[in-house]
Amino acid sequence: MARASTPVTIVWFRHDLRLDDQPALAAAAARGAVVPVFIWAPEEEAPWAPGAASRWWLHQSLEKLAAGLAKAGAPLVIRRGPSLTALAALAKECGATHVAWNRRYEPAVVRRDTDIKKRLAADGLEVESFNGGLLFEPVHVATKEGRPYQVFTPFWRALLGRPEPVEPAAAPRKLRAATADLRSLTVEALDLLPTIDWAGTMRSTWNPGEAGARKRLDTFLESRLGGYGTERDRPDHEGTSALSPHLHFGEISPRRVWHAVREAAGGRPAAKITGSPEVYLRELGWREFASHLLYHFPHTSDQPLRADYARFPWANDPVGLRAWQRGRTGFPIVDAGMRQLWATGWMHNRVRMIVASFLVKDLRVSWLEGARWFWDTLVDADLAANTLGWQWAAGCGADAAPYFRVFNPTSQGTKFDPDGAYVRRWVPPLARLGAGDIHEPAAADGPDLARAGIVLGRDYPEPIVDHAEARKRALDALKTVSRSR
DNA sequence: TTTTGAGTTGTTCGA
DNA sequence: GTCGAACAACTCAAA
Repeated sequence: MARASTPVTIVWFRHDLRLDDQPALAAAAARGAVVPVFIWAPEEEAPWAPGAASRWWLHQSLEKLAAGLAKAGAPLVIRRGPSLTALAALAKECGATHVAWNRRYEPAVVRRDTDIKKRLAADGLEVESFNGGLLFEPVHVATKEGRPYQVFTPFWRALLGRPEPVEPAAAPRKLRAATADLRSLTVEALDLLPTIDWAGTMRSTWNPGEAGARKRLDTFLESRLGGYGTERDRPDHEGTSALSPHLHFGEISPRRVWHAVREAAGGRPAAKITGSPEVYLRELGWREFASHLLYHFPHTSDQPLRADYARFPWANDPVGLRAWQRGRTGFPIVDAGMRQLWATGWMHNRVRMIVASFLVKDLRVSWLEGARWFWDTLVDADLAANTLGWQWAAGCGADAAPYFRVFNPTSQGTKFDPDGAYVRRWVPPLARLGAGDIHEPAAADGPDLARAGIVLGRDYPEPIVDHAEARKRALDALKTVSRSR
């Protein structure tokens, strides 16, 4: 293939499926012609290759990205891995002089990318990588002693003490395509969609892609940011941004979100922002913290950060695990959450904590089992966030959560879903139960159950554990870990 | 090096 | 119904 007179840059799309504020794309467009490529190589991320829900999302998002790139003038090329082979072949075909991408921070990906960078450079290609996925990269945030933070609050203070993240850059108006005729797979050929179509509710819930992400953000800023501080805890309301899957796939940049929230809060520096907007910015801080932790403690996706938890006496309870996965524990708020997850690929954050606490404390099933289930079912499955969340819930992660913090699923339900609307929506058999009974149907009077058309054990399960006893067992088990230090 | 203050999201019990 | 205390001990981060 003849080399074009203008430099050609391959832009390797990964978790940055957007045109807006996309540093690798911007750099390539500024230099000359652009060959955008997506390479499907899940085996390179094993054992955390994208799960079923993530693949569904990816399919939609790739179609949107392909349309956006085609409209801008440079059609997306889709290939299969190995990534190195695909990139090297593509470079030859299109006469590329440069390869550019935005960095990812998962340990397996870092290893792979480092190797690819070296090998492509050895082939004579200029390789550049950018920060398109975080406000600040892990190597740039450290304690005064130069070590990675392991506690959120000082980490957050350190972020606020830095200059603001750079302002987001607009999408390039026009892209110049390479002259070469490049073959590409279709999105369908990647076979990302489930063979049985279980995604109906997902389709009606989500709008993957850059435009959908931007719309979510706008809606959130307009109608939810002001009340976020308290409303975010209400699974029966739409009080959260629901940006997590969009952020995970990079359909919107965290810098874009950060500065949009700042603007909506009056445009002051982040350190000066208080109230609900600060609470939301802090959540972006948690996203940063999760990446930071996984980057610096690369074993934690599979092993506890606190080494002494390696000998925690987890229960082998496939029946309990199955009941939890399918939303059949007999605890309505837990079951509602698990069924929302199954139907939509997403679960409200408050409920994630409740179901996680139930799995690891009431059932004493390992956090890794929970992490794996979430990994397969969440559309926002993100290795860093998933690891942080599960290790936090299990008490073996990067914070000093007191050992006695065991969520009571009934009181959490009455507190955060006071009318039972969330349970009614996701557990229809309980829909006719009154607010006073809906979070504890096993304690309801017989006539009330009969009026609601419920026979426990037939229409809805009896509780699979006695929470008070389970709590005692969990505390005893945790003391064992503590004493054995 | 040592010391000190502090650590996302809870529950229960008894006054 | 409301309120405060107890629930362990440990490790992190900074002084």
